[in-house]
Amino acid sequence: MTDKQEKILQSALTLFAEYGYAATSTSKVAKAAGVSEGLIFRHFENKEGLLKAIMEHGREVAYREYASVLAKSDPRAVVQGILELPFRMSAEHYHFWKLIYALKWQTETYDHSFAAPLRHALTDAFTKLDYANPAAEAEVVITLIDGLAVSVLLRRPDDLDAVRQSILTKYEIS
Amino acid sequence: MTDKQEKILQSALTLFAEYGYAATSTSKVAKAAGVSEGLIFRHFENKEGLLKAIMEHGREVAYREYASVLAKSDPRAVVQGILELPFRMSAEHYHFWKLIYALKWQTETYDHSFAAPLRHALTDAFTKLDYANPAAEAEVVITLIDGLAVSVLLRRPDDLDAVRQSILTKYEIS
Amino acid sequence: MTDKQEKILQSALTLFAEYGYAATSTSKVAKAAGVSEGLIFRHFENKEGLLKAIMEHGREVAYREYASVLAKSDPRAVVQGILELPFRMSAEHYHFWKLIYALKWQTETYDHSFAAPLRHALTDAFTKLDYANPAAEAEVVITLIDGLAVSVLLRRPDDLDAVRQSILTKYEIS
Amino acid sequence: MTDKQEKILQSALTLFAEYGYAATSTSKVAKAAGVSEGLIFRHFENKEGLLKAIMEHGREVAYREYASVLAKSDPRAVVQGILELPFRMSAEHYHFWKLIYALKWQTETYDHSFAAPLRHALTDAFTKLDYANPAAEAEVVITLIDGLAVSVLLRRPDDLDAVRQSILTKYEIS
DNA sequence: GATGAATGAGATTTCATTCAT
DNA sequence: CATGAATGAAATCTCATTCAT
Repeated sequence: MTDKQEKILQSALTLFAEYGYAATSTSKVAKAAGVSEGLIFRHFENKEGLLKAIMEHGREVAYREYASVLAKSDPRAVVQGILELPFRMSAEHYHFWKLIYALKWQTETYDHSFAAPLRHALTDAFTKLDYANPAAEAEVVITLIDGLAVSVLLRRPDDLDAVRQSILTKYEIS
Repeated sequence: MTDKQEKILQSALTLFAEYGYAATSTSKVAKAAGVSEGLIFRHFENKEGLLKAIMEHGREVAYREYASVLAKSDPRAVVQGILELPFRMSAEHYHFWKLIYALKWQTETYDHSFAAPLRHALTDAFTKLDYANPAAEAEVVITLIDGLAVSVLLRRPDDLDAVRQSILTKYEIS
Repeated sequence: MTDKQEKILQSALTLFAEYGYAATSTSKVAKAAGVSEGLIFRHFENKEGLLKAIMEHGREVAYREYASVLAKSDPRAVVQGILELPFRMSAEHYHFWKLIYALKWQTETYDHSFAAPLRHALTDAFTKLDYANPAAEAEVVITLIDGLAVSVLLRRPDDLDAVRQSILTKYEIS
Repeated sequence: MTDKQEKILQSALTLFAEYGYAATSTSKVAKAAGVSEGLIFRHFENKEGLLKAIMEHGREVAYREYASVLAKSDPRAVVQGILELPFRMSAEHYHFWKLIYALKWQTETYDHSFAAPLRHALTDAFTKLDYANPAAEAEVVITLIDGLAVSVLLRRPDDLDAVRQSILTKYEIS
């Protein structure tokens, strides 16, 4: 992975997240990366290949972030950790998550790969916590995460902390 | 509003929702509508004008749908009605809502106009129900709605009804 | 078939024949035709579509030219008529035949469609003339035609008429 | 001439012959030769330089092949030897001759260098054999050779041997 | 109101060639 | 000698938009 290759990946991520994949031209990516347009295609074959490379890299980053949360033994801590993921999202990963959520709405088939490990851990946790329908409850948390993504990444309401408190209370955590 | 005009609007809505606004060419819209490409521009001036017309029309439909829910006097009924909106979405409006949610992620500035009446009614309702922080609670419900949109429009999990039950229970409704 | 469409076809034929299909850019075709580059793709879909349209049109012209020769009842006249085809090629069709012969060498699979009617008529004629192996003799004449195409279209030797005489003599015609 | 240099030459020859010079990119040549793209330019300066090197090498091979035929004293043997050249073409030289014949149709000016020694020998032979117009008769044989190239290199008819017989008979050989 | 030919700008992609290592 | 990153120009193709009919 050369310097310029990384620069392309970074610029593409930012622009794709900001303006959408289809609305971002490879020429804009090249300009933002300070690179000739041809280089994009030499390294990534395709505009789509560029997107795939971004996702691949992002998936690794995301899974690494999940790891610490999913490793906890206390099921309450797992639920709390997952519910707090959107709030703890670092500025560094902001663009990546924005892109993930934007793409959800634009690809033919829904990509379950990002939510799958979370759903699995949640079902486990709710089983241990004796919830009546652990799978459904896991689904509700995933739904909350999806909604929180809109809040944190797009809507940015004044009182985000009160939102967190209210949600955690519903799960009798803190 | 002529016949062909409606056909254009309908085809554009479907295609924009399915593939995204930027990724849908006016020529595809024309072909899908069975209409010459020029006609789109005679009726809507712009590709953007076409989008605006869709949104205008959709906003009316949405507000009409909201009306019956917001009119209720019982604050519990209001909260329940709003939370159930995503589940009651008709097939007819499916594409419209998919487009709304997809566009959220693609426009510079977040469009609050669709959520505003709901947020307002929710704050009212939670005030009447003596919640400690009605504005924050309203925000949580909006967040849930956003998450439910992903479930209903994209993810389509097996057990949607259990999800609804679980959510309503958290608000001590039903 | 609009005016500009014909102009594109004509310019493309000339340039493809002169410089080769691969070495001729669509932009050069557009410039030669006095037309915007986009129009080529609107009318012919592809660069390859443009080539196909040329061939289609050319095939019709060629078959029309064959018709008068193949219609003769005297088998000797048929053989003579076919052998003389290369010599009677009008300036109008010069580019087309040059393109046909150039493409022979560049496409994966040999296109028999231009020679087939001639081969058929020749086999018939040589059968009537009691040749020992009419099919092989037809093949020889086709071979001669292919060689003559090089002479007439590319090499242009001084004494073309003597070449014709010598060849006709070998078939005891004239 | 290093190993890699020969590999480049060989790969370029094959690809140029198969797909045409213009339609073959240097990158494809490099890939086929298992060599870096830069190396082509270090050894051959240009894409055109690469083509020239191929032709240079091929011309030597061709002239060596001609030599044994042209050296014969019996004029009948010379004519027969030349007419049989296309049939005796080894698999090794197949691509080279395909390239030669393909290029004929793509270069501005016809390259007489490959046919010249043959034409000369033929004129000599037909003079000795008291043909009325030896130059024209040589031209006819060259024409036959050009046609036979199409047969042998492209069309590959079933009964090539019958074709050879029929042609030799016309010159009262065998 | 409606068509469809036409355009010009720009998007994606390819390619011959250079150069630092 | 050899690699492979990098470039800039050009090639193919798409697209929003205009306009004569």
